[in-house]
Amino acid sequence: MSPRSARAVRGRGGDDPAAALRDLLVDTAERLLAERQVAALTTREIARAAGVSDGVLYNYFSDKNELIVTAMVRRYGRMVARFDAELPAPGSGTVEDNLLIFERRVLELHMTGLPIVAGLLPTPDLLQRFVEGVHSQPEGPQLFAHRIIEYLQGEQELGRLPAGDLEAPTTMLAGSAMILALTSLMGMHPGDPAEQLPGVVRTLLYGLTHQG
Amino acid sequence: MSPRSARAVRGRGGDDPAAALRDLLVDTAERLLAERQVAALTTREIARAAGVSDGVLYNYFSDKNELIVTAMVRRYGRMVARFDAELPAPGSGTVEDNLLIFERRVLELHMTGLPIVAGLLPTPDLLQRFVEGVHSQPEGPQLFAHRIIEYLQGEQELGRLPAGDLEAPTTMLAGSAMILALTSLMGMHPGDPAEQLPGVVRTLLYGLTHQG
Amino acid sequence: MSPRSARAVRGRGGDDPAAALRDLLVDTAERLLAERQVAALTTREIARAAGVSDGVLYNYFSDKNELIVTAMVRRYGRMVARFDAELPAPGSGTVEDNLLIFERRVLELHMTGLPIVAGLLPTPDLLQRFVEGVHSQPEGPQLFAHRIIEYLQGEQELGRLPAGDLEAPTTMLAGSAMILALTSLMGMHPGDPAEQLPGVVRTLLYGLTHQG
Amino acid sequence: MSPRSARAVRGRGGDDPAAALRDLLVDTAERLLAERQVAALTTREIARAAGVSDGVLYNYFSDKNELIVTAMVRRYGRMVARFDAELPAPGSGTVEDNLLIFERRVLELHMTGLPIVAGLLPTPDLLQRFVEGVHSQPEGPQLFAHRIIEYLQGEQELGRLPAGDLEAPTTMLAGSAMILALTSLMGMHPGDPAEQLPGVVRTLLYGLTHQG
DNA sequence: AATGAATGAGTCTTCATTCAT
DNA sequence: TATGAATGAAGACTCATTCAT
Repeated sequence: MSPRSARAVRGRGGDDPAAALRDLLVDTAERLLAERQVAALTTREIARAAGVSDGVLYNYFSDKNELIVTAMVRRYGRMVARFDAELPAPGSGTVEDNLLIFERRVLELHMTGLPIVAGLLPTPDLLQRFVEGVHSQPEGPQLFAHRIIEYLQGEQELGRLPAGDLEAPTTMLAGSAMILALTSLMGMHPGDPAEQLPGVVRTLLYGLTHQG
Repeated sequence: MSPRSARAVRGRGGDDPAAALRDLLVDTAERLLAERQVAALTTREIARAAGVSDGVLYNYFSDKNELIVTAMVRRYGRMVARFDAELPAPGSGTVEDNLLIFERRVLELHMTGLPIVAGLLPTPDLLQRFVEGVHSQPEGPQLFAHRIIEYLQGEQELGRLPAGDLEAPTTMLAGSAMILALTSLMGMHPGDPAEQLPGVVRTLLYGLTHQG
Repeated sequence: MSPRSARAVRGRGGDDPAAALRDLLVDTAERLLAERQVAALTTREIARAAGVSDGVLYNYFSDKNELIVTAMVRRYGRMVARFDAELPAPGSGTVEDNLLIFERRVLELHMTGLPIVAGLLPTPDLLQRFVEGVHSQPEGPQLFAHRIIEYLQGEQELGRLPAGDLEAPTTMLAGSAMILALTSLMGMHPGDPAEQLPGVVRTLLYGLTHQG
Repeated sequence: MSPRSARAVRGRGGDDPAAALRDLLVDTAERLLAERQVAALTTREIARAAGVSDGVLYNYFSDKNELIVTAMVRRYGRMVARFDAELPAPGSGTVEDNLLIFERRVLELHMTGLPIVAGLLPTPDLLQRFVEGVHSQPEGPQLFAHRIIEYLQGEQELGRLPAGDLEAPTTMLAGSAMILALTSLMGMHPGDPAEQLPGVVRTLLYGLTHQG
């Protein structure tokens, strides 16, 4: 006589109904996190939305925060995967166009990711657990930075970019997109934050001291 | 004739004991905000820390959030004032050194400011009030961006920098410092975040396509 | 499988422990309402008196007022039921005796009902909810008036009373009992308020202009 | 050197500035009581409305309730005085018309007085103090009943009404007006509560057994 | 005697967590 | 093991009353 599974996961066909319920909770929390903010998310709300009872979550997570963090890490993974798809390869198109594509992707990433990370900063405990969770993922927390570096390295090897340190330009690309995302999220500038991206890429390529 | 003043501000010698208590509350909130995070701050805690009774805050603020926002705006003002002091003038030293000084200052600013702003993002109501509060300050929320632009303009006029759009470089300087601050705050990189700044400044000046 | 039930209702043998607790709360509130007055009734007091925890009431009622109103409507229902039992039928006894019985019943009703309604008047919100609650009961808020009218109609049809409008006499019967109840409740007259009822009934039947 | 008087009563020219301030407080409370309900009246509100400081009231009243009761008693006196003006004299007009005038006055009285008394019932302490206060007024709490009795006695002496007990008819007149006022205040009947008064007066005069 | 800011007990309500079933 | 009602410790806020000035 196997233990009974929650109504909500019955018929889900997985071999492991317990894992299915755990997953259901994480999925639900992730979905709600996309709408609401961390602080405005109650355990009851998650349980209701998942169609399970208030108490189950404590069978799979030590407390609310563990569920939340798990959901956030999964969300982060999803965002990064989306970022990762169909990035330009070194040698294709022009470097400028390619960097612009990267910039757009990073901006998108930050527009959705920043509110999540921000929601974490106020709760050091959550933040730490999140960082740990992200670190335990393949390629760790800075996959997107790695991708930029890989691309730039590729171009260097092809000779389309001169040799040189790549950390700084990566920081600049990522940072520019991030500050544009932040000020946009804060309602501090009116238009489309992507408008500035071409200027950023051009400046990055040619520098302030270029002749126009 | 005058009503009694709170124990906590008695003997403080200010001419205006009421303003003194208001100030005490804001100071206390500001101090606690530097330690704890906004969500983990209760009215009682503030009152206790200030050495006054639970209810006083409502004599000076319409609600808890008004006190919090006031404290945050003051904190922001303090940070900006520190940033604003003794910035390099166009024409002095070298452009590269000057920009590095700017970058260091922006990094400092973000290291303390980011947690504040981040703590606000999850609470749209607070965030809006904060932005309004900051906007009502002289030069508004982007003083530091203005200072960078002013400096760059100055150098352009002196001929030490070629003419050209200044929005992109400002975004890049500010953004680079911000992302370094953020990853540092999140414990995502080990060393001193300022280490990367010279590389950033150099790249900004000469571009990726420079000959090294 | 079923969640635990509150200590206070454990072992109460009802099939529906949830309904039992809800009932317990309403009963308790009703009882306290009979002693204390509505304004002097706190959620904690109700919880303590019911032997349950502070927060349960919010599992069954949207807020404090909903519980209070529910208790009041139940109390009203109980009073009305008591009033409704064994009223004299048209044709039985004498009209005068029958009306006196009605009057006594209405007086009793008002002696307990008036403080309730009065406690509601100062709180328009509560009052409105109470009126709505009462209206949703069978025969609505003026059952007792209906009973008087029905009786009088019966006597008219039997020819023991002449035809004529019945609103005014009903108002007079109900109103006399009410003002006697009120002045008695206010401690404004010493004796038994029921003493005046025979005179009231006689005057109603024969009028001021009768020949004694 | 006489003690200083409150700003608000300075220049009021009374010989006794202290009494003037006491009066001002009572007047203000009375005025606010006409708008708001007892429960929704704070000491601060009264003080603000009176233009005096929060604390003065404790120089003239033992606590908030004493002020409130004093104001209510005064309000009661005022209502009664209004009722008392230009009542029909025995022998004038017709008895029926005169009683109708009385009824209208009583109804008016209850329409404004009932909410006050009702606001008192929930607070036994207040209620008792109010009753005591009213009893200490000339003719006590039932002046309006006395006036009805006096009138009816007058008509009896003039032979326009037969001899007989007058308590019952007075109760009926007062009670009918009261219940009409109450149901009207509770929003339980739509039209003008005065519409029923002629029927009441007629029934009172001729009785239910009259021949129509 | 008047002022009015300070006091702090008390209010309703929320919600993470527990636990009898 | 899932259920979901019960728990109770907070939380923000109000307001009659006090009391230094």
